[in-house]
Amino acid sequence: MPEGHTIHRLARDHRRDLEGRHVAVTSPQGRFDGGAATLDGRLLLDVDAYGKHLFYRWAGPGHATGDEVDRTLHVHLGLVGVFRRHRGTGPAPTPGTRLAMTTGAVTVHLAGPMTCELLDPPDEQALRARLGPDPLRRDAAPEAMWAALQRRRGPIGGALLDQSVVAGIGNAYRAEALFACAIDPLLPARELDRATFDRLWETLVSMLRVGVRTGRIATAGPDERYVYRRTGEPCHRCGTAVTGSEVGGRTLYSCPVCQRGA
DNA sequence: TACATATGATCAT
DNA sequence: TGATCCTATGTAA
Repeated sequence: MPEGHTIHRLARDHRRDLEGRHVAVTSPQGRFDGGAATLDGRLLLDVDAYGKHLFYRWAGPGHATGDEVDRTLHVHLGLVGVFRRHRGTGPAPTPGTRLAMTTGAVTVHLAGPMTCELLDPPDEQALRARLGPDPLRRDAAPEAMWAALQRRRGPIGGALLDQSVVAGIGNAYRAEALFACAIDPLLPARELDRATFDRLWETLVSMLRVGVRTGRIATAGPDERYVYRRTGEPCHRCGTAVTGSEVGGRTLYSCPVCQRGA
């Protein structure tokens, strides 16, 4: 279930469970043996979420209290990646477990990530520089998203999935936010007016914050969504059947009446 | 047992 | 645009 809310929630949990501790790191599956060996036993300085990316920053080997970041573990869950949290040392990891981190009190297992790699600080900075503003971050600059939309060719529905435009939005939040703001997904991104953009940004901020708090994407009531994966079902607002179409290479769900072009 | 599916992204053509 | 990778789960055969 990985959109930005999931990632920020994981960062919060892993800060609580792992940050400031010396962590035993292994790769049960074997595909991250080298990285795990490098990090094993090191002090975890901090955990940060940016869009759909997780960054774990580690002190150099042998540093008990240092605050100089030596290496960064970069994790991106992709479509199917998942973290599981266990008390103590946890059960035997599933066969696909790429990464296991444990303090003895808490253990986390990571399976199926798109990315699990070590970065040097400059690589991490380069990666972050490619991302648009993350509505969940205090330092988010909505102006950067506005500017990106002005330069953009193509529909707003595609732009919302581009992580260099805005970071952390996936297929579910794009559909829900566009519906909530009554925006036609096919509207050219550069034709979005400023007032509507401001509402869209605020909608993304509030929807993602609810997601972090609840751990799920439920925008229209408990366990209920406006349009996402509701093809053929009635629109909550007008009763028209929700449609699914291909925008930006993924299925875009929308109400053809509530979100019709002006 | 096999296959379809999933809230993602990249690389090749 | 299409193929591909990653893993777990649910349904069909």
